[in-house]
Amino acid sequence: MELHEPDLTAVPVTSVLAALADDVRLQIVRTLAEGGESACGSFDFGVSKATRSHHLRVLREAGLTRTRAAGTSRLVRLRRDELDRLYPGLLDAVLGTRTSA
Amino acid sequence: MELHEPDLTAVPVTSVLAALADDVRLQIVRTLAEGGESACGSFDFGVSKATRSHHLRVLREAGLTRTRAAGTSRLVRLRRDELDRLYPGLLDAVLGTRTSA
DNA sequence: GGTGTTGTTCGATTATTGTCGAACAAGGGT
DNA sequence: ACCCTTGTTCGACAATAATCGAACAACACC
Repeated sequence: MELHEPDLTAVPVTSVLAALADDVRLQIVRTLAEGGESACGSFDFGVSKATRSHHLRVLREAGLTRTRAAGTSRLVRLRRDELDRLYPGLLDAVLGTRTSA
Repeated sequence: MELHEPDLTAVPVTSVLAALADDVRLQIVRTLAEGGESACGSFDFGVSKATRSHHLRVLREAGLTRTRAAGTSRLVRLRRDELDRLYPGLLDAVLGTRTSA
């Protein structure tokens, strides 16, 4: 299985923003920012596992997360350092906000 | 004509991000950030005026811009202060990047 | 080998969004 | 009054994207 984790500098800004511009994905990112590495299954935000898998793929392909296998699970983590380096202040600005206002 | 310029705190973060997650709109925002108040017609990024009008509406309704009439033109400006107050670092992070990499 | 758990992939469906031309509205000249 | 410029609005259409269930793959464990 190829993980397709792009070089962040090769991802258009608009793709990064689009990846963040969705409620489910933003909640995933929020969870990762607070809780660190988490299993895919731990993100239960009222969508099916197919949909969840889809959102995790969008995040990964936008360069926001990295994924590694761990037994039958997969652990996902935020690429915080890289993101902060390339877009300083972005994550802080986006995450420092209430869930949906 | 009602301008529909919402209170920024009433706009979901995802809507702000979605408004920025488009090439044409990002170019408009970039232009406004550098050039200050500009007429709608000055944004010629290869789309029809109908499309341009649409994008300016999206930006306005996401709370990113304000518009005022000036004769037959309309002048648009970034709501920079408010944006920087509510999402400190967001605009800097997003705009401090090459056009599309 | 069989069973259960965890994810991914494959259509299919639906909703959203970008795009355009054409029609319309509001102003400013002359 | 007439015309030109500047924008907006109205369908319509095409492209994207979100969502789901079902089928599949990989692994662990008994």
